[in-house]
Amino acid sequence: MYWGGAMAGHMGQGVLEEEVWRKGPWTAEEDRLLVEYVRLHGEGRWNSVARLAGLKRNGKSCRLRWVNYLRPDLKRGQITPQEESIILELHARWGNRWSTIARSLPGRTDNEIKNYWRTHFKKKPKSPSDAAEKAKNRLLRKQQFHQQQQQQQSQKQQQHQQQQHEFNFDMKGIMALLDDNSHRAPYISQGRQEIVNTNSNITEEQGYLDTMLNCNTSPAETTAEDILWDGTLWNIDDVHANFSVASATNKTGLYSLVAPFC
DNA sequence: AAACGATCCAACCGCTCTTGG
DNA sequence: TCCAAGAGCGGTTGGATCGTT
Repeated sequence: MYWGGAMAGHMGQGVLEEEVWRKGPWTAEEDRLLVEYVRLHGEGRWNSVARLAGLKRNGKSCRLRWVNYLRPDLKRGQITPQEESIILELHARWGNRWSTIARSLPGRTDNEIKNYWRTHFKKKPKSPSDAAEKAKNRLLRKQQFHQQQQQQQSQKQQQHQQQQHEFNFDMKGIMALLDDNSHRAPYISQGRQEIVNTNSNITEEQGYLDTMLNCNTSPAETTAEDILWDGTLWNIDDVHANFSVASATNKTGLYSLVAPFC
């Protein structure tokens, strides 16, 4: 085995030497070693992977590299409007539970979603007009991007429609997930960092959907989300105003889904 | 063309949770 | 039951790139 020497050098118990782990950007060779190892032995036991593959990287670094970058099932490219809608909705539901959100977006990593959220929704805009303007511009750019893609893939139009269908199906699945007690999590409000009593008269689902729509919700339940949503582009009124320029998929994603609950 | 700010994204850090002995 | 190691998660950082002025 080519890693035998490295293995022997590390197998002794105790601290023979202070491990000096490599840090910083991964090289192509390191990637190759990691991919090769996982291909042969599978995921897991990351501290061993680091040693057995002959990498001077600690286990955490190896796992992170694999999960966020090397995994073959990763989906590359821009977050789609559909995915954005899902992220928004699930974040409203679960807060910063990125890994949980990521499970509803196959091929996307928690890190990716987290970065996307921080970039687009975390910061408070300087003013509401700025926010509206930026939202409009961003959505326009996105729309243009997707129009280009659709033109390039005109022959795949049917497939696109299939994707729309699948998206709607996904959303049904998500809503089903929300109904599933086994997946319930405490309703964590970012602003207050407190857990709302799940035994309150208003169910979590109702609270979630009400928050989504800014309707039929008492101030007590909306405070945290108001802080969050009022500070971003995604106050539902803004959504209504700005989505006149947004893609139809976004509209269906948000409105067709939640309208029946209002 | 240069400066500056915004955005993107890979990677690290510290903490918590899980699991096995 | 306790403890240590491994694994996973969320927060944060810093460099690269892009867009605007």
